[in-house]
Amino acid sequence: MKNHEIAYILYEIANMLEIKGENFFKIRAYRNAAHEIENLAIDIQKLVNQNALKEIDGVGEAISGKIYEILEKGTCRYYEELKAEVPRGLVDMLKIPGLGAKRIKVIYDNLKIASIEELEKAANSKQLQTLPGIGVKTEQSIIRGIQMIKGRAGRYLLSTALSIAQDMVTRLSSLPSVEKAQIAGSLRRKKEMVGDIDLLVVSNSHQQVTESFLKFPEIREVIAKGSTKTSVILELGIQVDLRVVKPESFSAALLHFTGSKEHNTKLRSLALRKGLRLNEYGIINLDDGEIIYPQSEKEIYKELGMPYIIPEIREDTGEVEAAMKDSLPNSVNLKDIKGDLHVHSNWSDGVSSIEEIALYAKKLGYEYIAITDHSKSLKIARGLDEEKLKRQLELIYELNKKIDGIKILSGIEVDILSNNLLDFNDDILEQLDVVVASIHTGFKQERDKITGRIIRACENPNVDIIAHPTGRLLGRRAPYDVDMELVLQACAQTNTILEINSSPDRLDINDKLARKAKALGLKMSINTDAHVAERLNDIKYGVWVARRGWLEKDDVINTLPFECLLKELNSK
DNA sequence: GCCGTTTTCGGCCCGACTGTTTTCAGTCG
Repeated sequence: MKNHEIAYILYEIANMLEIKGENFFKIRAYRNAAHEIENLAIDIQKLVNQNALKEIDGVGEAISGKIYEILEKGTCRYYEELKAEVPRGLVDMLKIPGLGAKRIKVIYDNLKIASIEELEKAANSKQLQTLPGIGVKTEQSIIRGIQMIKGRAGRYLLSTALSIAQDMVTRLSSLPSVEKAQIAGSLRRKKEMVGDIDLLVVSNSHQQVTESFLKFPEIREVIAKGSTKTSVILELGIQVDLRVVKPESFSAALLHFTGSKEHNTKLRSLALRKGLRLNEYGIINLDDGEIIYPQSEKEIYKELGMPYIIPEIREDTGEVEAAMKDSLPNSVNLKDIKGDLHVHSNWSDGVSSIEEIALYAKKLGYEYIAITDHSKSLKIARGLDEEKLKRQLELIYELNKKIDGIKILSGIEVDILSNNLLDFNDDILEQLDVVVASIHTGFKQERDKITGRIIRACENPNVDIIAHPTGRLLGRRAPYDVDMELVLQACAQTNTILEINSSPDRLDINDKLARKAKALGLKMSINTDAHVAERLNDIKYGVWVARRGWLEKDDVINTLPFECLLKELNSK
């Protein structure tokens, strides 16, 4: 039983208790415990073996008992009893935006509606508006909510949301009544997919700002409009929340709207213990009622007794505790990156010539760049055969003599074939500076088979890096069925580097795996997999993944200067 | 249900907006 499976059961218990109308704090206790377990760095079974379950924050007598039971039997009695009592459909209904546990219960108690389908029918036939506390508008909002989850709209690539948000920030900033406009929310935390765009605006005249904002042509629908907060849906379907605050509240508001909710909650309970109330306007001293308007987020953290925490790790996965012990990671930065080790040229399916790529990399301030075109079996990408690769090596040799200020490394993205073998023999691979190995075929194979293919590749002494290890495409293709725990172990044993692929629709490995890999002492390489020179700029997405994964400069090999990098690559 | 550098009992983050209400509950982030 894995951590996330236990967390799931605890979340489900919380959901069912909520529908039953149980004590709010009891519900929260289950959610807290689930969140902690979900983000545990180690296998929960290990804690059980050490009899240390209760050392997990939020796990006490009752919940630890249930965890023991779940580990032993796969489930627990309390969970089964709740499932028998609360229809599954009611829990599903919690996913409908605008509809919560209280109203779900009213609907169920009065009309015995226990599925989203029945709910939609009842709403369309105007039955819901007859119930206490539900009127025409709520009924309409339930219909909209159901349509929204059916359309699966709601998650957007970071890159997509970021460009929309940046454009809006530019236009908001140019309004005369606006002092400052900034991106907040999960977008500022650089989550790989975001559900909405949070924008924070500093102004003394919120009404003017709101009026101008609502005239933006891409707005399809206004969901909420108050004196400080406006929510809209754009034509693209993405929701934008605009919050307007006065200048003195900017820093408190930025912290509040950057979140995450869990991070904020933890900070506020901490504040309370110090006799302070933290909200989006400032810090209030509960003794004398005096309000402090902090000048920066850093000042707020300082007030709470800890150093600044970067937005990327504000997820309540241990960052507050680490900050209080002054053991936060010294997070890797974009400027630490000295080269890119996975790039395609026009020799295979890329667009730019090797020279163009090298010059572009030089312009970015890189020390080195690796050319890693596809290997021969990947026909669709015009993969290189031995002969063509040999000619490419000669060209790279010539270009290195011709171009100053950047080193071009020879390389290949060698296919891990369906039959376990690599697409080139070792006598070819050992001639190259960088060998990146990856899977492009046989995605549907069974777990053991795919995992075995990757582990076999790790065991090859010529393979330096495993590229896009899980093969996922965000929002389009699930990862292939691979046991990443075993892959991480294999990398650790064979001194193989894992890639953090920076392509915005890959981000593979993700932040959580990166953090696990670091815990095992693995090295990672942040690469773009660019197919045109300009896309070398995508490296920032990979750096954000690394930062979210608590990585430091030393965890990332392409922060090394050229000579050290070569030594590292040759050390396997 | 959990927790304690005031506490083993009595707290538990905070505020905005909407809709259905005659003063507030539900939902959200």
